[in-house]
Amino acid sequence: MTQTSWDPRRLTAVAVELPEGVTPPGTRGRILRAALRLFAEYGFHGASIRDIAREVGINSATLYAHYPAKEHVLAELIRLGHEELRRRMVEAAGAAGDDPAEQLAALVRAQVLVHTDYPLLALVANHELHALSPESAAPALALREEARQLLLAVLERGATAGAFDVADVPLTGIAIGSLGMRVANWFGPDQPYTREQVADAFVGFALRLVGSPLPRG
Amino acid sequence: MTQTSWDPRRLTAVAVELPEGVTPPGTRGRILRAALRLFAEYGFHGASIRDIAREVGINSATLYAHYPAKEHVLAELIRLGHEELRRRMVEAAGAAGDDPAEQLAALVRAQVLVHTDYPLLALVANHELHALSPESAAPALALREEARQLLLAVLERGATAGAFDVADVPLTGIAIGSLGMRVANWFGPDQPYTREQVADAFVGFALRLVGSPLPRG
DNA sequence: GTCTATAGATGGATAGAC
DNA sequence: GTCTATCCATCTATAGAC
Repeated sequence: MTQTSWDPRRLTAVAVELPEGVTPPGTRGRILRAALRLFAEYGFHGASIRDIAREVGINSATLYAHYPAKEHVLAELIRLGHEELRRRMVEAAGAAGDDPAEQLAALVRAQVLVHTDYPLLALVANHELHALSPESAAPALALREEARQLLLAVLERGATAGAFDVADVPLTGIAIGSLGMRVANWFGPDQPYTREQVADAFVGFALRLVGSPLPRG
Repeated sequence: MTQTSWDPRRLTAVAVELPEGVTPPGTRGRILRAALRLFAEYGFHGASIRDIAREVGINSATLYAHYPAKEHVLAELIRLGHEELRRRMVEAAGAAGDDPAEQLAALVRAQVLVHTDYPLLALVANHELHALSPESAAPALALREEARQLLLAVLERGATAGAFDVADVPLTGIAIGSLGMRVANWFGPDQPYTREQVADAFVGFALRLVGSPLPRG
């Protein structure tokens, strides 16, 4: 059966990974990974300080030697997630050529692969942002806005150049963004697609959305 | 500025509405609406029994004369949301003709309009399902699966009939479903589109996704 | 940095009067 | 059905020893 049904619970069978290089070393990193898994499965308010500490194997009081408050742990996770998204999309935009279709493909591929590579982080970054104070959420929102502008700029360019047939640029941007964002909710080891297959398919979807003939036949 | 930026907090300026006919009368209905607003904004674990009671204007103990536990309030909301989705999609499928493109358009329009008409309910139904026990979540999941099968059946029919150019039916179904599902996250009074404009646009997106020539031009 | 112990607040839920 | 009062578990966070 080729089902790809929705899971009532959030993903659990997914490796708890954080982007390389940016993960803090030592106990701080272990706290971050434990919190990532628990926040993804139960939500910020559904996972307690004691739950996180138990998962790390330390006392709950020890956690406060690394983070001043529970909210700071969530804030760092959400910031990391958005930084990785922005980083990859900027990189993709820079590596792509001048063709709007090629640029759009690169951006969509980057967005999808961030969600397949770090589904738990994407879940938390997208679903638990409301648990942060406006000040704590601001950095992530700024990064998200940058990524959004990258996509909108490509859509605008392609539309004015005649490469795209787009009736409404902002709405098309929302649609393309929505496609990639939900990948984190269903991508995992229990479904038959590889990360590259999903990326290829979603690039094709995005190109069809903008009315662009497929570049590879 | 025609921005449609993302909101850090979940929607608040949206009328708290439940589908007609199915909403319980009296205090029970008021509890349901209060819980809907609070669960949508703060999440199930982020809103307390006392918060809900305060919003209704009753004592927190009174709530237990109407619901045996906090989880039952959430379970009823999520069930209502999924029932409305299933009801509208079945209705749309029945009213549409035999043409696969027409059927797909009807299903997508129905899905989008459920999310524009009851964005808070859709948010809670999609984001807080993990807070329910498997038994409490089962009815909603069954309804969701029915709605999903309606969409997949149309995609299959259109693909085999040659009306659609679809490389991967399940993945295309996920993509179309993702489009409509996220409408609840951004649709509201602070953006320039009407519900009909969004529905029309997303129907167009879906038809492009399946490689179908637009029926109206 | 890590622990034990605990403060102080808040959580879901119940007892019983009216 | 609604209230007051309360039980008891759990929560975030802190104090202070090692």
